[in-house]
Parts: sequence; C-alpha cells; structure tokens
Amino acid sequence: MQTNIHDLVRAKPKKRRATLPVRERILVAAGDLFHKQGIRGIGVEAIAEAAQTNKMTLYRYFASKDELITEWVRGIIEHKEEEWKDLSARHRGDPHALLQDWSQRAAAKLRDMEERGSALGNAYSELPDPNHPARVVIKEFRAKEHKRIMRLCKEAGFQDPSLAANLFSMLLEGAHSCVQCVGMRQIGEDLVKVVNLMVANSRDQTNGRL
Amino acid sequence: MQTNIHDLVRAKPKKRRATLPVRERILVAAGDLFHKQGIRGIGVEAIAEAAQTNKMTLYRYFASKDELITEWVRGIIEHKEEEWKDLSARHRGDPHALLQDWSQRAAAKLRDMEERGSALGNAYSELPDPNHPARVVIKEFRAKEHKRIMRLCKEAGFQDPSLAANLFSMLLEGAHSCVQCVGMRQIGEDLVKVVNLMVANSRDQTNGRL
DNA sequence: GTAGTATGTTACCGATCGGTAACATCGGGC
DNA sequence: GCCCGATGTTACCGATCGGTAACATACTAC
Repeated sequence: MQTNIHDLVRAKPKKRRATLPVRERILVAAGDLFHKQGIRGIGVEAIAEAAQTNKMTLYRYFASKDELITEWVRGIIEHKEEEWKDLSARHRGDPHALLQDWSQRAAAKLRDMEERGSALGNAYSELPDPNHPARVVIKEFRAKEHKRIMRLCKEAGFQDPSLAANLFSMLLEGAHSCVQCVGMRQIGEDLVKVVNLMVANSRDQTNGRL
Repeated sequence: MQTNIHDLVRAKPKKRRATLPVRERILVAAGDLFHKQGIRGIGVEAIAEAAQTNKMTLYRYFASKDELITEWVRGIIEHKEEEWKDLSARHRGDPHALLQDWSQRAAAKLRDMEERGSALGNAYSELPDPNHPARVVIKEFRAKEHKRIMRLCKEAGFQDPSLAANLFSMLLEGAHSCVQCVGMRQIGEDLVKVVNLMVANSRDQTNGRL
C-alpha cells in the first residue's frame, strides 16, 4: 500500500493522546467512573476504554481491580494530605484561622459537587468487607484526620476539645450527605457560619460555651 | 416405603419455620444482608436461602431485585415515619422537648450500630443511577424529613431556622459517618450535648446566638 | 536496519448473577 | 376422597465481569 496524504494526516494524532502517562490516565478515568457510576457499577473494560487504552494494559499496571480501587483511594487521600500541609503551613500558630480556612475550602468543594457526595464516603459504603485494602486505608485516614482536628481544637483553646472535634467531624461528613437533600451552596455557607461561630466562641474567653 | 419413627420425627419441623409470612421473612433477610454485605454484594439466591425459602418464591413476591430493594427501603422509611408520629404526638406543642428527645433516640440508635453506618445512606451510595426507584424514594424522604426539621426549628423560635435545620441535618447525617472513626457512644452523647446547647440557646431569648 | 520494550487486539475462561420454565410437593378447604 | 393454591426443586438461559494467553503492532535507541 502506498503512502498517501491521508496517512500523513492520520499519522499525527497517534501519540497525541498521551497528555498523561498511561497509568495516570487509567487512574483518572477510574476515579471519574468510580465516582459517577459506583465502584461495583463499572467494569475494568469500560475504565480502560475511558482511559484510551485497553484491559490488558490496565492489568499490566494494576494486579487486580481491587488494587486499582485502592490506588485510586490512596491518590485521593494523598491529595487531601497535601492540602492539610498547605493549610497548616499557611496558618502556622493560628489554629482559629486554620479552622476557618478549612471550612471555607470545604464549602468551596461542596459548591461544585454535583449530586453524588463524597468519593471516600461512597467507597466506604460500597466496600463492606472489613478486610478490603481500600476500606482499611480509608479507615486509617479518617482516624488520622480526626486526631488532627482534635489536636487543632486543643490548640485553639476549646473548652471541650473532644466535643468540638467530634462536632467538626460530624458537620463536615454530614455536609457531604446533606448536599443531596438541601442545596449545596446553602450547606456550604452554613458550614462556614457555624465554624465561625464556634471559633468566635472559643476566642471569647468570657464565654466558653462550646 | 413404610412409615417409620424417623419420618414422624422429621415431619414436625415442616411448618414450624413460619414465624413470619414468607414475604416478611424475605424482607427481613434481605434487609439484614443488604445492610451487612451491601446491596450489590449479595445475590437473590442467598437472600432467599436466609429467608428459609428459595429464589422462585422470592420472585413470586417481588418482580425483580430492584423491586425488593425498593420495598426494603420503603419499609425502613415507613418505620422512621411512625417514629416521627410517635415523637410529635408525645411532645405536641413543645418543639424544644421534641428536638431533644429526637437527638436522644438518634444517640441510642448510634450506640448499637456496629461498624456499618446508616442503611439508607449506604443504599444511596450503592445506587448511583438517579432513576433507580429506591434512590428516588430515599431522596423524597430526605427532603420531607428536612422540611419537617425546618418547620420544627421555626416553631422552636430559632433566630435563623434555616441554619438551625441544616445544622441538625448535618449533625445527624454526620454522626452516622463518624461512627466509623470515632467511638459510637461518644458521638451519640456529643450529638445530644450540642442539640441541648442549641435548644437552650433558642430558649434563652436574650441570646439568640444560633 | 535491528532489537527490545511498551502497548494494542482478539479470543477466551470460569464464575457469578438475575431471572424463568417446568414440574413436584404439600396443605387446607370442600 | 379431591382439588387448588402456595411453596419447593431443579435445571437452565443469557449477560456480565474479572482476569489471562497469545500474538500483533508501534516506538525508541542503538
């Protein structure tokens, strides 16, 4: 077969797809589909296709679907960890400001969250097996995160830091669920409001209400 | 074949199993397994077996697995509705007491909730299809429940009833999630504490902080 | 060029699962 | 006794899915 103009034209977009390396593309596509369709609601073949590759290549990077799930979860957690680092670097020595900024960022995330709540929360619900590696990872992260908030509440001088920390955790997690029955903008704003109130309360030493 | 003593002995437990009518047994077994193993993690055959019947009979009562799921969800909601009726009958004209009782009951439920949070929340996560009847039913219920709380907050004289209602919803939903990273006893008690605080605040007219 | 590595393609396997058909059995009411 | 409705049993179908094998192709480096 002779080389003609069409071949030259078609030849271009060959390597063009590689905006990201394969592994990353798979993780991104998997994350997107896991989140939208549910972990058990999407097959590896569809994920590979969405990542512009195929099942075989997927299995060259991930030993199993469960491992793919776990790596995806790890990625989300890693991202959250980095955000914590940024947050604590930005407000070093000022736990009140940190908490407020934290709630504002959460509200911002709530704002552009369409219908299907928290990825980690959903994953946790979808993986009831207590030995599933992804579930274990999520559980550890949640415990860690809660300790972090607890420490922050102590630094912030809350009268009952344990209560305050549990409250913050409840509010944040609850906001993700309530997005589904209340508007997301409202929920985000209310989260910020109440955090501001609590912080103001803890600052005002004459009235340690919370 | 002759009738012998063994046949007589075996004959007894035949109808003995009917503690509940078949349909109820199926719903109970399905609920148990859906909750423990996840909706997509359990098959209809296993459900039928747990209900001490078989797949064929299950399909004589429920047209499909989806219908079984939906009926199960409806049952849970019905139960919650009745509890609301009881609650509002018991505290007619006293929204503050109602809210406090409500939080106490929620705390009690949190106390004997082992590991796997709210059934409706999990179901919602497991059924991403926005057209799934069970999902629709849950969504409607949540909206209804939130309106109920909102009305209650107005009656209770909260300065910002919308904020208060969103807060209550967030706290309750969040408590179900946080059960997984904090102890359940603690979460329940803290939920009660903060509801009491908010109610006290709304009663104290000189300080409408929330 | 050639060799080697990463990726694509196809076909397949075994298991599971939702759902159905056909037939057997049982139990209660007449 | 008989009949009839409810339930049990078995076998099966078609689809989906996770995972693998074998082979073909493309790209890079030398």
